[in-house]
Amino acid sequence: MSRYNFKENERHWQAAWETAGCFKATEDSSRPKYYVLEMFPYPSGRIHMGHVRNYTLGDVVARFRKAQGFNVLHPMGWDAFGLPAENAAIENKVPPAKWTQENIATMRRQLKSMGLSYDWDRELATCEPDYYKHEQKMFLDFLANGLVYRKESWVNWDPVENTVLANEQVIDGRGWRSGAPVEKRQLSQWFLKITAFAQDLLEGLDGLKRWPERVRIMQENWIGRSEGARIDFRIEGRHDSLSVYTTRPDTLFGAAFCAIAANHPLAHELAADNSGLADFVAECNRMGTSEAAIEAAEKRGFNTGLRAVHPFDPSIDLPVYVANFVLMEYGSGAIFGCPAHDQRDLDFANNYGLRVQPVVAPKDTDAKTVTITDEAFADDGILINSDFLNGLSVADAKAMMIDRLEQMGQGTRAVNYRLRDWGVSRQRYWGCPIPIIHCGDCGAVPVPEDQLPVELPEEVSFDKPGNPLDHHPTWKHVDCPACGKPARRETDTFDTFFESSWYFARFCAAGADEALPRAAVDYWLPVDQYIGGIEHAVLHLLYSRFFTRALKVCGYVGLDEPFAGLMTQGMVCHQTFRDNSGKWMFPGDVTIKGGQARNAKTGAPVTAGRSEKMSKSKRNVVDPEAIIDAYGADTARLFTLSDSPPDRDLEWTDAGVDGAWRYLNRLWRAVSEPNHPLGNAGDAPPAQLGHDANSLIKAVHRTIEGVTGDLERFHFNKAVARIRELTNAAEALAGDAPDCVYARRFALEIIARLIAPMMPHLAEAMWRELGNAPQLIAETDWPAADPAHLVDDTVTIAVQVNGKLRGTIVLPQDASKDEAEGAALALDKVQDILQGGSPKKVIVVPNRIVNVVA
RNA sequence: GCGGGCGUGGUGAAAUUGGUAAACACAAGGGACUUAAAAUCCCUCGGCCGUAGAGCCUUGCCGGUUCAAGUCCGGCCGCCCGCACCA
Repeated sequence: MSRYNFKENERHWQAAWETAGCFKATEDSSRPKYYVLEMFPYPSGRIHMGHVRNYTLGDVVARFRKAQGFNVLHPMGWDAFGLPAENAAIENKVPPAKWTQENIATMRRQLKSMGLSYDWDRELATCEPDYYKHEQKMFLDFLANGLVYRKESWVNWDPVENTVLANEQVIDGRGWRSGAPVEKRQLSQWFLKITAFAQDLLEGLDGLKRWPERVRIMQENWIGRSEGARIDFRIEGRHDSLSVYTTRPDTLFGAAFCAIAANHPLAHELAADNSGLADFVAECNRMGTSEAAIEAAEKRGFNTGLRAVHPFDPSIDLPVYVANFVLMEYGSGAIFGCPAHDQRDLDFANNYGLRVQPVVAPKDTDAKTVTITDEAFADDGILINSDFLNGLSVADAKAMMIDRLEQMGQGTRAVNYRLRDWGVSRQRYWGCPIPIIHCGDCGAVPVPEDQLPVELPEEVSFDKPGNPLDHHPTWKHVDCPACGKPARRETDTFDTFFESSWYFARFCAAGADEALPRAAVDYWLPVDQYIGGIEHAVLHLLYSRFFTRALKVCGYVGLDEPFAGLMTQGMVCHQTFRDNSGKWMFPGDVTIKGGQARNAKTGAPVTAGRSEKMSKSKRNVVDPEAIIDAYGADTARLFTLSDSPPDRDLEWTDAGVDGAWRYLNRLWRAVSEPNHPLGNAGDAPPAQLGHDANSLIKAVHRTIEGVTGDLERFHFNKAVARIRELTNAAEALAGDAPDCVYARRFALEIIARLIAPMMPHLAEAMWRELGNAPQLIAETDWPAADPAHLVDDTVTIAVQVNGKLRGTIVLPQDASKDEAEGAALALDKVQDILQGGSPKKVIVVPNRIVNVVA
């Protein structure tokens, strides 16, 4: 009994595909195109199981679509800028560029060992000037088109990474990578006007039918559209007015105060002459933004002494506070507080003894009895104590209030978004330089096009903390392109999400002189199927949608939505182990015998914990290269596909890998050492087919049909199950008669072709063993099911009595209702239950079920 | 708090529009082959009723609709994820 030699086969077939140029993509308007893309990796050093899963999923789609006749584009590249390279430089004294290039070389080799069907000619790395020079130009085009601005603003500062973070990169008040609590700092930053597309980005989600609903909802929430009103309050003794945003203009008669954010311009103005207020503002800025800090923080305010004038009832006293719970970044940074109908306002009012006047009564409640104590009433109801609004519903009252305010010129209908502009400046070295020169006279001057790219200097020092570009002795000193006087280069670099916001478009013509040649981009885009982790639901995926729109404005592309289809894959998990000192242990250092986990070397007992996402910190990782060395790429690929649906978490187990390995060898033996003869390639079908051979052939066609549907819907685990089922059926067919020989060969050839997207090397080996060399499966069309074989002559029908299964009957396909009823009633069991009586009712669903109601 | 998802054997999971629950595997147990082991092959494998049957129960829990509910509706319970002082 021989084992499949995966090492030799995988090397051989990878070379064969390369020689044949199977995966080279070229534009061809005569064929439908299909662009499959997996989120490109950061070259961190080595691939992990998450990569293996991601790229296997993409490869199945790519190979399947290619076999179906699509002109497939399936590229791979490197998201190569980022902080880890700088950290490596600091720790190991390796230049970031060298570190990155070495990692890319390792990971490229690892990916190639997986047998992925990439067009490697299109490989790109975002840290190459040939790549980032184009985005410097894009940035300048955005600037020229009013999509970029520079602003001094309060920003999220990550004290560990020593850089600014975008709002999307702050998770629960902490840096998305460092995990350090984010601080507020005031800095001059470049912003991309993503908010200009807020409504368009929101509406565009409706068209993304092949995106997971979950992701669409997350983006919808992130954009956070709300409808309400902007209301201007006159302030006693001042000429300017205070503009507030509210979603509840209906509650205006219940107003008890106005409050502004600590960073509101009015607060700064007043704080200049008021040290108490200045202290309060400073305290607010120190306050943490994490969930815990917010929950612990009391609703506090500082009474400015100003009075706002109620637009309809001057007798309502509205003191103006600076309050710690009002955000400058949302709405206008100012609110009116209605304590009866907003919990925060109520907490605040209770702290400061402000009036609590209910203006909305719950339906079916006597208006006189409505009292508010500790819990604000925020639901729908009927307006009370509100002059011209009394008796209206909340919705009607909102509309009427806004109409009245507009008539008076004291307010307008307003839509507000939670989304804020994307700050792209990062105070780091290993990123794309922002192509701007700061001149004392001319301000921020774009680097002239003929001086692009602004390349990163290679000789930099990481001895000092902070940005090496800023410390560089010469790099930043240049003359102003406008006036020629000494000036200073921008030393910030782009957020690395800038690079990943357009790489998918660059793949259409990687290496071209032009950034995005329109013919190629128009042919290949949008990406038909994008595959990656859910963690980018509102990061990369939102930025890319915006970026594509901005590129369209500048004439680079002709479409809005870059990704027509999206699949988000689940995590790869593994059991965790700790030794008796509580230290995490690698699975490879643990053996399990008789249910007891032990240290493989010392034999000391080990505590087995729950399964969690593979992570270096918990050491519950399995190195893909070790698996590929021991079992081959096909086994690893099959295992990641066969146990769980792609969007669910995958539990990595040694037993599961063994199972995949056993199946692979079983298939190999089925063609290399068959128990029964298999005939020769191209043998004509026998004139007569016996029953067994015929039913195997039918099963083959059913499997083709089923697997094709499964792959189209990404039900890869089901596709594998079906192919295994067919394998079982093929092996069960004994007999050396010509019809059996023919049916077995037919089944095995189809199995090889159906399994090829999952286990491409084995499939080629089987195909050759079956005598089909030199043809490659990679260049063979997807098998088609013959509809004539999909219907059976007979069908098994379930027979129920009162909804409980009592037996089955076998009838000709499409037998009449009467036939089915007669056959069902004739069953002994049915007769026993009826005991000679006649049924009350018989329901017949043709070809499916008969239910006898006794 | 708001939004979304999930709950099926010992485990991962299947179950087109409501129509034979548990396909396909993993693990476990038993057997064959073997001097032995590995590999391979075969059998059993949701639960209960002592053996047994036209048996009963079973898709988180309770109820409803229906000839028929894992699937639809209402109400609970539990777990997971996203957002969160967003006015």
